[in-house]
Amino acid sequence: MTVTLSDVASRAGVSPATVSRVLNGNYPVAEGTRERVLRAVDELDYVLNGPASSLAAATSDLVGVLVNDIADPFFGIIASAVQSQIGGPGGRAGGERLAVVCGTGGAPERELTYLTLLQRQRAAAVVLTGGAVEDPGHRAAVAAKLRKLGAAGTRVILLGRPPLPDAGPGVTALTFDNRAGARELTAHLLALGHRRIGCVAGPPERTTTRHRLEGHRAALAEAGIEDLAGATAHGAYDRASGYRAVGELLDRVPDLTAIVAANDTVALGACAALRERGLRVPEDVSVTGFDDLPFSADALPALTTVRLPLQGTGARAGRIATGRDAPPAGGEELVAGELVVRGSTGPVK
Amino acid sequence: MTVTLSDVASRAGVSPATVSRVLNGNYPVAEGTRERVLRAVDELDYVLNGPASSLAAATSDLVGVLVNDIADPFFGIIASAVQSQIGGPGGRAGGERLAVVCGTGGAPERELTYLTLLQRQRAAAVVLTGGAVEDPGHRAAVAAKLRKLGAAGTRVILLGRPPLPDAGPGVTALTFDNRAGARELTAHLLALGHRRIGCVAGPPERTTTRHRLEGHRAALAEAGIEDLAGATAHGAYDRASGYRAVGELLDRVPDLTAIVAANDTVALGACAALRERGLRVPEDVSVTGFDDLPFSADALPALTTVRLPLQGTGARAGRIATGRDAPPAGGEELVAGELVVRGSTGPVK
DNA sequence: CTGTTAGCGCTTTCAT
DNA sequence: ATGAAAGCGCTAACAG
Repeated sequence: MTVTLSDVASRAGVSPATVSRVLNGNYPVAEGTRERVLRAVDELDYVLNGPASSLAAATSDLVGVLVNDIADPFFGIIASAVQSQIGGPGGRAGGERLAVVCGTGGAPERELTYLTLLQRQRAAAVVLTGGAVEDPGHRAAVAAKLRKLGAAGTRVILLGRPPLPDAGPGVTALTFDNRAGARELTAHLLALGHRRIGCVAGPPERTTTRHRLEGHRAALAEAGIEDLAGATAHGAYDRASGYRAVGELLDRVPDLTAIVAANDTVALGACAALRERGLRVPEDVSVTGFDDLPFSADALPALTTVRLPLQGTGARAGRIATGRDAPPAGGEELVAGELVVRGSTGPVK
Repeated sequence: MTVTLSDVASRAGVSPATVSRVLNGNYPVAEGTRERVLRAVDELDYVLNGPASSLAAATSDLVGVLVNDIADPFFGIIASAVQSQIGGPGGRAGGERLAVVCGTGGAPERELTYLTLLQRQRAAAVVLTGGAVEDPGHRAAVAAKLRKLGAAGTRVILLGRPPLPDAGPGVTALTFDNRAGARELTAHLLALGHRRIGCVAGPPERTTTRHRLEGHRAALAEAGIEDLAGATAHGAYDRASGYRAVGELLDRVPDLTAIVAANDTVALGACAALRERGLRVPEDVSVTGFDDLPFSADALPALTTVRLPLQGTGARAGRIATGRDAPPAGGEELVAGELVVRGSTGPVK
């Protein structure tokens, strides 16, 4: 049979209630009693029953982290940072919270399903990462779900995704300044003399895509340059998409001198495609990424990109999730990226 | 207040038990009743209480995945694959299970702590990934823990880590053939004429490190070549370690013509260090990796490495974890890697 | 096929 | 500071 709280209690010669208090540590217990209980726990090799605690306390030690894809370092770094902060003291007995990482593959309905699953688990907090899908119906559904989660005591944090006012107050949003980053990147290319710039954007329906595209166009507009017709291609946030898009773009606008890619991964695919077509980077075509993932510095040429403080922001989210950090005033914080110029961009030929 | 099973029951005009049966789907219920219940669930916007179910059923739908570091693509890919198979949205067969990803940072005590936490949650399964630490005490402690987990009905799967006989039967081990992979890599270098080969190995206390090193030396021995004194340096499985180790190695053995690195990440660090010293890869020094992570193909030169079927093995582990796949006979399976020759290796000068 | 009846193991007022 | 007792919401025999 499994050892229960009462077993520990009788062994220690106290009541179950006292054992519970010792284990949860959030209630005064005489030092002597405490030690006796702890010893009994040890001797019996007792392990608290999580589900039972959660049922009685109406909350669990689980923190949900929704990501598009765990295998993508962008999300891996964030998830890792969140997790690094949700352990430690401050939790229930044992003091550690567990991260439930859910890969949605970017599918709206999975996002909703996972949110329900997390609601079912009475998660202590939920962190939604990555750009949101801009569909009014889905948006409303997510907002409704988040409202319920919030009402049930679950902390909700949006990371790298815009605020959702109708999800209720108490929802924290840590967003990246994608617009400003993209603007800087394009401005950098313009300063190098580029005028014929192609754009390999992400999936059209995502906020991240829209914002980066807006930043790009803003820079163009500021310089009084018209965006080339047919110079934008959309695709997934992956390498294959970058590879394919370069083909499309070059077919439509053969004399491009630069390409801004949706992110680093896409940029690498683009570079590979360019090389295969006999075009050198950056001598013939400059290429930019976004995010500054670790491999970007090792690519040859190393990518010019915008560094996003993924680790720091993830850690912040983790601390807010556990109540260790207060949410930003107004429930919203815009996190800036930083232009990192490396070898993949150069003066126009 | 929150909606409970009985609320749904009375609304549908049935007993709570019937509602439970409908929701769990593993018991015959008349179609008409079923529909009425489902409608009531919908109307009341009912969400099952996970902790309560888990308490009553003495098992949860949580699957723990222990990894060194979620941010490392090696583990991210595995975690992603495991998760894709344990149900949840997209997965079929009533199995909506959640992956609890735990980053241990490679620390033995964190491994134990997480195992206890998962035991507390009555996890349905636990997947331990990555090489094991070769400390007798820790090894015994993990075995004891796993025995308890197994006894409590938790399925235990070791992925990329050697079997642990004293963890009891019923523990499945899917191990990578690190030895054979490393042997092939070194044999490949030998065939290219290299004789002065340096080795940037991983942390000395891990099984992965030892096996890869053994494979390397086996190849050397087979060719009747003596391992150079001072030609092996140990370090973490990260880029910085590869970078640093090249310095050490070259100081001790300046005329190396090839370097076998602990893995791809380390290899990239090594390449960077080599380049900075004015040495070309592969003209002056050949370099090999291990794992074949996605970025390895994009590095320039692309890495010669051993491809490990991370995705496939992770998926396999996920299916075994949920009981969808039967464990291999004998509880053990050796997964082979595949030599992938690319640009980072070439004939000796 | 469906209802009844007991708990599952813990937390938490409320007393003392 | 500690104990007693009343659930938390669900599942699983066991009947019918």
